[in-house]
Amino acid sequence: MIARRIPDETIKRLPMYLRALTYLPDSAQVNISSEALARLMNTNSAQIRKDFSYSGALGIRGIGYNVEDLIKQIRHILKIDKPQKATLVGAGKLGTAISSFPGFGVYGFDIAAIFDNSPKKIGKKINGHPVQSVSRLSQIKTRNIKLAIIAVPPDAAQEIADVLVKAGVRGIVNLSPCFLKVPKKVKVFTDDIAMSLATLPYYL
Amino acid sequence: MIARRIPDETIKRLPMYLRALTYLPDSAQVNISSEALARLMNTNSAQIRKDFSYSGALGIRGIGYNVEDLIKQIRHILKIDKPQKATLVGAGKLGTAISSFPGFGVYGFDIAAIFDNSPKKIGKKINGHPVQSVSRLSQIKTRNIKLAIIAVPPDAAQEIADVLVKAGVRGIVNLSPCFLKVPKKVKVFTDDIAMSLATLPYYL
DNA sequence: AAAGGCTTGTGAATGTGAACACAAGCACAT
DNA sequence: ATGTGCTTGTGTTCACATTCACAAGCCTTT
Repeated sequence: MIARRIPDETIKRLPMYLRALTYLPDSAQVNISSEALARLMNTNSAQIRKDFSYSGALGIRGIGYNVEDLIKQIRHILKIDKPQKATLVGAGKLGTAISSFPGFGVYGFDIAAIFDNSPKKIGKKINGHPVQSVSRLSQIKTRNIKLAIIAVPPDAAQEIADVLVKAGVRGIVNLSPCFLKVPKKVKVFTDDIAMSLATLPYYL
Repeated sequence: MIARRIPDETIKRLPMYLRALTYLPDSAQVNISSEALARLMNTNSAQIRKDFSYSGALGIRGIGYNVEDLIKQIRHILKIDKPQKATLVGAGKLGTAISSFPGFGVYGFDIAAIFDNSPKKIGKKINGHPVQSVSRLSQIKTRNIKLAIIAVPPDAAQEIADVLVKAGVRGIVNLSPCFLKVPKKVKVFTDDIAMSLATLPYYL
């Protein structure tokens, strides 16, 4: 519970710990050592201990960490201990794939609204959520949605981002291969699959 | 052309530079200064100059960098100056979305084969490529495919990775939310969209 | 041919994160 | 109670990355 500043790199790893702990091979396991967790995640135990130490002393020497406590603590730090509403903009192939992504549950996310600009898609349901016209995007302001996923073509992404910001969105995952201009208070993660692929040949 | 060791962080950024330079607002632009490029990419010019300096002196003082030369040089360093063949495993929603992704062209990638295990999908074509049975995955060895994208459910991912490695694949982009065990010589990037989203609430 | 105005390239300084290695501490067995 | 064995927590060291700031250098103009 000590309020030390947690390094950005640690924050990036917390969701990974959460995932690993949630899907432990032995689901009945009560405790886990940093060493065992490291083996599961292909990391080293020192890093894990350092990362966990930022949130206070959670482990028990000689035993390890209590899995349940650890999960709770990580969720708390990431502020995902309460369900988070997010909106998805773009119901194309990628958007549809995203909306049915099983991973969101682990992190307590709830895709609360889906938008698209294609008349063909508006009104249809995708994974239980009705697709609405982007012209109605600003309504999310009244619904207190702070997170958004942008899955539209690159030339439309900036326009969408502007509307989202105006509607009070504070965090954006941008799946479009482009750079978004947003105010400093808004956090953007751009996630371009082609880009990961592009670095691989260098290491061959 | 000086063969200095290039930092990993710089390598990660090179594809971004490539993207920015390829889609420059003014497509007729011959030269660009580090300052102008920084504004486009929301970075700072010092970093750009440092990054470019690792590949030798490319710029002209007082003028900036020649866009065309820069693109060539970055492609050369990343070893994507010749088209790279890649295979996609998993023709579900995400796989289908990926295969039609426009971004790959910029980096000279060619999705040379698609595999899936669903009888419904095998034989059908996705974006011009026939979907083949995963049982035939090992054939990629004879086709000299060194890169792969894994877009299958998490419980099948490790198995696929094993086959890929055995078939000579050396670089993998893993879109499945799981940790893959591979030999050291194989490079894996795991790209979990939910994970980017999970770090956002912390910064709200 | 010299001056002026930009922009690069890069040492040096600073900041940040990873790895090491071991003392401290807990649980369990005796 | 005491000892043993295992694992945490962390001070320290080392490695890597970013930022600063300015001399060096090229082009254009006069």
